Amino acid sequence: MGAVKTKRMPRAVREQQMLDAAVRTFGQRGYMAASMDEIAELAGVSKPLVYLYLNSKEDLFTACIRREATALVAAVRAGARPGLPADRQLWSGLTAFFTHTARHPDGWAVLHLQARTHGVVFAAEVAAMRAEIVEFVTQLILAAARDAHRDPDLPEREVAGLAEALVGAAESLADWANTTPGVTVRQSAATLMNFAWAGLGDLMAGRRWTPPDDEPGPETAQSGLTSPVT
Amino acid sequence: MGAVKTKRMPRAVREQQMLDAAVRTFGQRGYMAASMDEIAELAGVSKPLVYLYLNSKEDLFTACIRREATALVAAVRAGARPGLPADRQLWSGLTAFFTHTARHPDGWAVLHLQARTHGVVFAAEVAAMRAEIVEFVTQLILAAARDAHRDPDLPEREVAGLAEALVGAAESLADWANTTPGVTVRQSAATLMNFAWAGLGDLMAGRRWTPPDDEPGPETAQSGLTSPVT
Amino acid sequence: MGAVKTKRMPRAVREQQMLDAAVRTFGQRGYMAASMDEIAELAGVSKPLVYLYLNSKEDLFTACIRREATALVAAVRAGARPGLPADRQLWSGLTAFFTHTARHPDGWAVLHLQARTHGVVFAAEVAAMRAEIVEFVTQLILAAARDAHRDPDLPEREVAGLAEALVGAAESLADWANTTPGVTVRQSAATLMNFAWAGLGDLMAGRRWTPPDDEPGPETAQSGLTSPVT
Amino acid sequence: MGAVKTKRMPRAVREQQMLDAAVRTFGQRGYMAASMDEIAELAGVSKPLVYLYLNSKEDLFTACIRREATALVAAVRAGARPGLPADRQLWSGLTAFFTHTARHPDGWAVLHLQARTHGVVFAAEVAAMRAEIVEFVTQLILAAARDAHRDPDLPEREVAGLAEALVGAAESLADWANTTPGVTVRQSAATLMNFAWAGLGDLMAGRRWTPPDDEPGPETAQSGLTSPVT
DNA sequence: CATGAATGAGGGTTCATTCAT
DNA sequence: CATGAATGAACCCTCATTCAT
Repeated sequence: MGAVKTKRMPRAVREQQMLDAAVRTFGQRGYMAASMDEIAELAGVSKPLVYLYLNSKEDLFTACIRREATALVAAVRAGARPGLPADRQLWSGLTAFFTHTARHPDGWAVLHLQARTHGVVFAAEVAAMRAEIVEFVTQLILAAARDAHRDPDLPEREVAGLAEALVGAAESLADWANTTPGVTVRQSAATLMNFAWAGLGDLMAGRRWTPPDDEPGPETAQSGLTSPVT
Repeated sequence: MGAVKTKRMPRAVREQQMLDAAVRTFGQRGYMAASMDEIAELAGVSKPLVYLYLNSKEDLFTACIRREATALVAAVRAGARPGLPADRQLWSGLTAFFTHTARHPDGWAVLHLQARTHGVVFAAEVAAMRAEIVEFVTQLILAAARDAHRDPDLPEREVAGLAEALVGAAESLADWANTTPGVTVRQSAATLMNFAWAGLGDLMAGRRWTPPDDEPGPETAQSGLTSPVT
Repeated sequence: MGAVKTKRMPRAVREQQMLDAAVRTFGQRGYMAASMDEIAELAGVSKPLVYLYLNSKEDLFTACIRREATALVAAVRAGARPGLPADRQLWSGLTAFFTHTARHPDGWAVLHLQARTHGVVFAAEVAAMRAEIVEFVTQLILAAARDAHRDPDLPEREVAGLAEALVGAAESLADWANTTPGVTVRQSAATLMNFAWAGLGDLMAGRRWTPPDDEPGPETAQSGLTSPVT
Repeated sequence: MGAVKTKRMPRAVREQQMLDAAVRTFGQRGYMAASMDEIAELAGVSKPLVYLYLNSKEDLFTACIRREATALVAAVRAGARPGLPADRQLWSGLTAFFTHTARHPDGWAVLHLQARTHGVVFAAEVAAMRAEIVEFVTQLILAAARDAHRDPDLPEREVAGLAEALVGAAESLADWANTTPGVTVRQSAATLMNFAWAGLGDLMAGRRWTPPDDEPGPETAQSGLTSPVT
């Protein structure tokens, strides 16, 4: 198994092969369970060559994270074209996101599962990428508010929290779609848009769901599903 | 550190001590980095006894997952009392969830981070628990629809997706709250309720955000935040 | 080969076996060329046990140095009994030294060759032992001066230099005796006594060999072998 | 750093550059810790060329030993000019020896430390050179005896031992001088001459320090510093 | 049951050494 | 000859796991 053993390739090519193998192995086995032996074999090279090019397991993992993070951000940015209205941009950004994570499940596992579980150094690496996406979504939300000519009193802090929640929900859905068979990209994106867009609209309109007092006891709460809307 | 070394305890108690130590070690060090030596020492027990009671590292980890999963589900179920209206049930269920994950960060790390990153066997174990919670939320959504006397055309698949998204968002928020200092349980729950409830209400009212055709091309869509309502 | 594989020995015994094997291997192969595998096999144990008891190759080497250094100093001290006159004490100290180094050639190689060639940490370890012996010899020289009622103007600094030279010569002779077949302990000791004792006496009497001017050119120097004596 | 990269040099020159780099690296890092990569880089040469010219690490090391040994012997021989009386010849030989070792510390480290600590093959190489120097010193001692017209009963074996001791002491002093700052060549040579010359003179005059019987027991020996003379 | 003794198996890392270009 | 690509063979170290007492 593994790539066909072709000899004497230029360094750049070999490095990509190694990163391919590493992402796959790290994504499936996990960072610690992945052995450099397995990665080297899967890449069709000897272990010393992996070390010659990528120095150490940590560096190799970091290189994987960087490559996958860059690719993911690029995919999302390429998906959401700036000319469109905000909701359409969000839609196509989500579509691109789900498409990319579905096409690169190991890369996504490396970013979302492995990198966050094995040391702050790696976690920081993905946190940087995530922050970029969150910022992107934040701008989208603000743009949507401008589009709707409604900018009542949404403090920047709250917008950031909403973007966090949206991104978090998207990440969870990506995991779910990757694990559950038969879920299409459009379904995931549509679910999330439906789930989130109205909530955003309500918030911007100043309508909120008010939590009850802390330990309410038996009271006749009459809040229904339609209550926040009206 | 570690439990005080007391002799001759009944097996059930000893096992709980071991699981306590294991959950803590697995949660903090990670599955692979946790050593049986450390767990045994933290439990105040000799290593052979750990093997006598729990067979292997894998079995020990599985036992940890099962115990923590059961506890989490129980906490959520206990939180949401059946008599209340659906949104209040969801609110108290979320509150219970965030409270539990905040009080048992190592258990939560075991379930949400470690179990999903180290082999399908463990992942399946948490998937079962998660399915239980998702089903619980699904029933809540359906009950909410009944409460509102509006059950137009919500296909089961879509409800499942919504429940997934809600649970996923809750999980993300739990992680975020566990990592970010100064975030209270009420804040997390309120953020999520605000974010989600309106979307759910809109969906049940038949209002949805309609995705564009697949490769949209340059079209002059002027949908703003209110557009999905129309 | 190696020790007969006896199982379940108390730790102290096993440790000595390991140190025996380590001293032998380090002495013959050298620190870097010695492999932990070989040492473990020679000791009749598995490699992990060596690590369990002695932590690392460095620690193992340090333990070897300490054990051999302590043994050597003890042997020399035991040899030179305090009641005798200084020259006799020196004689028996030298005899003990040569006897010990001849009986433990690997230990001597560890101390004199390996420890000095592989890192300052190890070198410092033997330097401490050597300083102890040099101090011992220094005291012997001073005692000899007292015995002979001649304490003219021998500055402490010079005595230290002489002790250094004497110890250095003894070390070299030990190497030589270990490498050249047919050299007895008595021969080595006698050679060194004859070589050194008169020089010491002359120095204490204030007689020195005076070096010529720096670049003398062709001059009729008439210093013979007897000149310093007179 | 390293030699300036100049192209197309004759083989002999290239080889010397490699040997220079090798001696320096071996002397500072030690035989095993020195890597062929480092040597090649320091020599300003590609690694395959090193192998083309010098075959292997072992051969390269042997070549270093031979070159440095030859240079050292030549320096000593050149120092001691045959016309002078024996003590002056010894003096100038020692001076040359200390001068050379001080000027080529890496070469000296290779000969005296590295070659003796890494396998019998290398040790034999330096042993041959050392034998040459010892023989040279032996001849000097015999010449001195002739000069003094006193050749009583000096057995060849004993002369050899004396030469060994003298050379060994010189070697120790060279190490000491190389490690201790502020020690001049003249000081080293003077120390050794003072230390040794009287002993030699006494021996040639037939005066020796007589060792006691093997297991002496409690006897009232009152030998002081002057006793061997009597 | 608790303890100390003990190990098989494997993981990360390095290095001398060799070809093809 | 110089260079970059490539590797076989170790080496140090660790850990889950098991017995004998």
